Amino acid sequence: MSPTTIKVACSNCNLRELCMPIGLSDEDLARLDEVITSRRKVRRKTALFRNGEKFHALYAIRTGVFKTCVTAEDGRDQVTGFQMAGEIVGLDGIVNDHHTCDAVALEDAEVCVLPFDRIGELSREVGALQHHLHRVMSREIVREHGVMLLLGTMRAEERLAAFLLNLVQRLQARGFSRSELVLRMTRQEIGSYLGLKLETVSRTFSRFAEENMIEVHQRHVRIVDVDRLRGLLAQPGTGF
Amino acid sequence: MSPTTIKVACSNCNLRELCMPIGLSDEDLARLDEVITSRRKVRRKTALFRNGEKFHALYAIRTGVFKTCVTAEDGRDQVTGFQMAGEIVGLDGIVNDHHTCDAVALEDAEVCVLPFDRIGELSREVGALQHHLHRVMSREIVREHGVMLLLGTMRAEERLAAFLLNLVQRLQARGFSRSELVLRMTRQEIGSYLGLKLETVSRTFSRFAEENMIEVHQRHVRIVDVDRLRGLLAQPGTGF
DNA sequence: CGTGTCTTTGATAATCTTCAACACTCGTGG
DNA sequence: CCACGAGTGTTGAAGATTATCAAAGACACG
Repeated sequence: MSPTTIKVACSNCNLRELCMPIGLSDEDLARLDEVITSRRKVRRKTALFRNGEKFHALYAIRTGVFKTCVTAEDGRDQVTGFQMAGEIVGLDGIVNDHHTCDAVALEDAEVCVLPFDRIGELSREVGALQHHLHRVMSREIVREHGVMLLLGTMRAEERLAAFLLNLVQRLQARGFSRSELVLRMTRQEIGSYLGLKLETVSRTFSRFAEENMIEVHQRHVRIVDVDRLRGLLAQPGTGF
Repeated sequence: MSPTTIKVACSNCNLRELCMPIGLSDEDLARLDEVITSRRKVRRKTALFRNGEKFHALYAIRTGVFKTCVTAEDGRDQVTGFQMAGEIVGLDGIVNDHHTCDAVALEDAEVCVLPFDRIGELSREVGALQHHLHRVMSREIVREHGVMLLLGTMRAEERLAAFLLNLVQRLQARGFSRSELVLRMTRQEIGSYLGLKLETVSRTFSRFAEENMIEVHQRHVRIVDVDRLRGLLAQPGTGF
């Protein structure tokens, strides 16, 4: 629960390019190092923050995968995203000074704590940081537009194909294979994210495997035919 | 197309409370007035900006209602939101310096042009403005979480009820009736936003009317029984 | 080595979409 | 001023997709 106060350095972090603005001077990076002074470990299935908690900081993921989910009054919940190394969580908390969703680690994880008031101060002086922060938030808005398109217009097969392709793409950007991946989330969680029931997710996996587009062994997935998967998205259509 | 360069003043705008940070000093407001120097009229069915266009500015809506929509490669599109007076559009453009969605006026409209670089500069000096900008972006993220919950977990009746209740609530905040509203968008557009076909929207309207929860005359809607509408959302459930 | 969680698969049911026909509204031009 | 037509909205019947319910299998963890 309590942040581990370890001295760490952005200037020395191998995730810098994913996480932080490129083009910060050494001097600026040094100042950033003074703001980001603690990390926090989050154990599997525990929350980094929860709906209703006071907002203090953004979190940059160092290791591990998180899910964020919102909950309706009646208890239904919706996974709004899966986040991995280099990505930022906690942006939801800014508007009302309280978090409005849960961020839960899907495996043991570690995050850098970015105290928001201090980030704000520093970004007033470091233009590149200010713009970077704006871009991070804008990117999240654009990502969610994509999810809305998925939820609003796509069918089960398209949703799952889009999900898998998005995952491998992000993993590839982190140096992992572009054809093999290990799912850190359950079928239920995938389903929640994609607006499907877990049975539908499972069936769709099976169908993809049957048609030799992927191989599935539990949470291990190998993408055998990327092109056919992609083909499920861009209908060779007359343009609707 | 070309912005109308009229001298206008935020300090004198009746939308200030919706649109701009409360708690700006008179001095700060004066500086803001120097940044926001032009308005732009947008005629019904024309775009304020389009997917792919270079990003220059955010826009604060003065009058009229807009829709924003994203388009997939295959031509399917998804309305991502309806925006009205006091709300900000264009945040999607920050991340890649290009817009990724269309903003189209549903009726003749007018917006204030907020040149983004100048807003950035000013917000470096005016802390309240900086924080306000962050809040605006965070609010949009949280709003989209709500839409994802709607698209991912709700059925047609719940979606439409949520949509209507959200609309009247925002209209009420702008001084309009809390029971009567005029829809500026077609059934098709409502359907796109809610992830439904226009026929389903129409049928659901009819069902609500049949059960005396609302009265519908074309785009005119009167909410007769708010409580029953709300009841459609919060299932009196066991709260699993 | 059992227990609980997660996953798969089948049969049935509910919801929404699709296709089709017709009604209504509003603006335009004869 | 009226008629016409395009766009919009309503409604019905049939069909498709996904959800629900149920049962059994696989795996992971203690």
